[in-house]
Amino acid sequence: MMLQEQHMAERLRLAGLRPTRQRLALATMLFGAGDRHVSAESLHQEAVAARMDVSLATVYNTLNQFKAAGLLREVAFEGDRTFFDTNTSNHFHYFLEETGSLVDIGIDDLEVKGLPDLPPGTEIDRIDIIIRLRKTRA
Amino acid sequence: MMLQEQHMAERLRLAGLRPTRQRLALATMLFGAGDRHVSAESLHQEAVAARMDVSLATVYNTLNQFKAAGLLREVAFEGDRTFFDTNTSNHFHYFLEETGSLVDIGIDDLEVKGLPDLPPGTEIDRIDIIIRLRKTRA
DNA sequence: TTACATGCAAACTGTTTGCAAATAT
DNA sequence: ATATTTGCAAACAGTTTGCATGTAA
Repeated sequence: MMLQEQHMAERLRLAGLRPTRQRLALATMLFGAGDRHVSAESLHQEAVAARMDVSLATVYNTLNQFKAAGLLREVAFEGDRTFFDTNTSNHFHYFLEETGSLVDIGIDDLEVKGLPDLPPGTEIDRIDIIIRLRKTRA
Repeated sequence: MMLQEQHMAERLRLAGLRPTRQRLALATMLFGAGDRHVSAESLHQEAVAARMDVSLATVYNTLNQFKAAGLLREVAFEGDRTFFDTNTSNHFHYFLEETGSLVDIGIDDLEVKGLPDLPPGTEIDRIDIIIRLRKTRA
């Protein structure tokens, strides 16, 4: 077992998840490199392409378990597919309409001002911002 | 035919939509009072409760036609239901997690600052902001 | 009278689930 | 040894679509 996988196994164990072959493989794909935005379908295809044997149902279940464990965040999104983000810190997104892909915006860059009073008895859980970008038309 | 319905018929005609009985009924429910946030299911139930004869498929089709005509906006949203907003002007939303409902925030109240440079060749189509509120815990 | 809209049911897509076989501890 | 996880297929929810019937212009 590679060093990275040992680390990943530890991380899963800490999250209360048994480091099974499938979960290790998916976790390595997800968290091995930089921040990623995936759908269940796209991650499954990637796994299949890498000859890792994982069923689509397991990908769904795993993504939801990772989300419940706080390893992933679901991105608020209009449309038919659910996207998961490996960056769980407070940050926002560009959505490139042309390609249908998401790009992170660091929270340091962005500031929201002038929030009106919240309804009584409520507090902010989090703020989702999606800036939809289209191609500049000539 | 009531005055309001004549006005509604005109509005539909201007949008290139024939003012049929069903479309008039739905348009009146949607645009008759203040701003609203509906799902296909909720609007259909409302119509049924008001003894207006509309099929769920027609509600879906009508909502999509209204959206295409610019009479409605779809709200970016994580989850299984699609929400439509009768307020098509630039504005944002509170999402009350407790009740699953949306509340408008006027754009005048809110300001986004420090937007980093856009990827080249792109421009902002629009900005979706959802502020998720939870009940203050005691 | 002709093109468009509706309703129904069937199709479709993304997602979840029940259960038997496989695996981690 | 025991509880958990997996894969598959079937179930499911929300949404769209084909087609015969109804309706607006």
